[in-house]
Amino acid sequence: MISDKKTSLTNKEAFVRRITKEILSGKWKPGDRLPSERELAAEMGIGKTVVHSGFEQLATMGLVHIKPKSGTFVADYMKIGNIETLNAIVQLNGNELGRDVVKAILDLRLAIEGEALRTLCLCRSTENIVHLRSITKDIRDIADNIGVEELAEHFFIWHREICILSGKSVLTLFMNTTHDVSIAFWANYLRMYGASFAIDRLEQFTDLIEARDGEGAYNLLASGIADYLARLDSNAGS
Amino acid sequence: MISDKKTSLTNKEAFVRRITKEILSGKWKPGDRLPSERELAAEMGIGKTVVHSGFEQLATMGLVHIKPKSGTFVADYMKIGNIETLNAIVQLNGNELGRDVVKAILDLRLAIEGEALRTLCLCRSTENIVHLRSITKDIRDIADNIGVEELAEHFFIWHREICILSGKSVLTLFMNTTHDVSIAFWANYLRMYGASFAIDRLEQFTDLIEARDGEGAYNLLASGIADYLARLDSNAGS
DNA sequence: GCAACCATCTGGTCCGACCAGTTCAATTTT
DNA sequence: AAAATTGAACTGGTCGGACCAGATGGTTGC
Repeated sequence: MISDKKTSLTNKEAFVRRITKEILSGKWKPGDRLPSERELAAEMGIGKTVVHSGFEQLATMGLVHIKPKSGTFVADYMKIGNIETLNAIVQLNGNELGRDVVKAILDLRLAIEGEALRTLCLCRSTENIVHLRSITKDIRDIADNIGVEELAEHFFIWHREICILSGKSVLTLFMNTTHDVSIAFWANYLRMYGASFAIDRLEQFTDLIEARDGEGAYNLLASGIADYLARLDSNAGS
Repeated sequence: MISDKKTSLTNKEAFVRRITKEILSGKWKPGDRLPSERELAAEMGIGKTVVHSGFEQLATMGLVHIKPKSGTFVADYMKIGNIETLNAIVQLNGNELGRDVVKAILDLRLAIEGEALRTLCLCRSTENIVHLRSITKDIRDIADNIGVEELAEHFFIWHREICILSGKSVLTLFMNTTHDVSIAFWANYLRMYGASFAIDRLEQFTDLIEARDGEGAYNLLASGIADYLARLDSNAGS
């Protein structure tokens, strides 16, 4: 479920990756007009249909803006883009996440999960607590025997469980769309803090939810995020 | 900016609308296997490429799941879909929003804007307050002379401004992706409460931000949403 | 100097052919 | 009779070339 290695790229995938890389690397800047579909198709030796389909995909990611009968332009993706843009950045850069991207992910987690925590604290049942303690124990049992990427997947699932239990399905929806980006974050986090520390925090969250302390749970999340960002900045300065 | 009337549909648009309608109406249920691309193409008298492109679009909306070389299946869109799914529902149903969709939008607004309000209360400048009062006055000045749809656009922009001023750009990103869905909501809200009441609330928000009362601003948002949902339910029962 | 014009370029749509992986029933082997 | 093998008939994925209509920008005619 985790590995999704692509050994051979299709022409369309190759095209999308190339343009994405060129835009994010700064070769093309927001407002620039990209070469025409025919031009790019001829240059890469592929069909115009493929280029067109690729541009459509880039447009849904918010990286480009298609102006019919006129041209395709690089969008101001940091302003008008959506979460797909973040996913694209992560998929391209792998584990080398820029500070801005990490900050964006954490801002989002605080908003979505913070609200989920507040809601869950208001409506949590005894079964919810038992369930959370159970999956936390599962993670602790296997933490030493699996890789950091797989462990990151479990942390993602744990936090998504908070959204599911809160009953606000739209929060879960959003968590799903941040999957790729979240995995990359958790992998970084686990490498920095270690698995034991991270799992302890899961138990602290559960305690606060059991005590129906919404503010406390929110503050634990917020302070953890602030601490992580501070460490990131101090490491960058070293 | 608001009107986006399509007088003539392309084959692809017609196909996407048809399948979307059939899925949301319940003709196809999650897990069902849809007819093959060739079958649908022949039935509608269009090219297979068009059907394929349409399925790709439906897949990005989270409505279907494409299993290569095997078939296209209806996705459990309420669980694995994303915000595009909500937009699709709104575009199909127009102003006739189901209760579940409205609830989802409001859950989302509370999470995103609630966080933006808290953040803004911590970092607001005097200029921010002046700016908010200025655009609020602008809305009040023109409220009586424009239609409810256009007014809804202004309310959307006002609330997006909260995200922008908070400095957390990812929240603005998410607000952008909810544009269509938000406009539909505000139009409903304004018809229910009237413009005057809604604009008064904008001023109350500004007062609380000026007082750096993050909890108060959050509670104003939350109570407003709860009240709206309660009115919605009581109307449904009449 | 200005307005009308038109060749050219753009993205949008569409088709029919081909590719490669999946599926499953008929066939062969054990 | 049961299990393994095969292979034909599907599936979605790719592709290039054709055509459309709107945008563009230089040229022509006034």
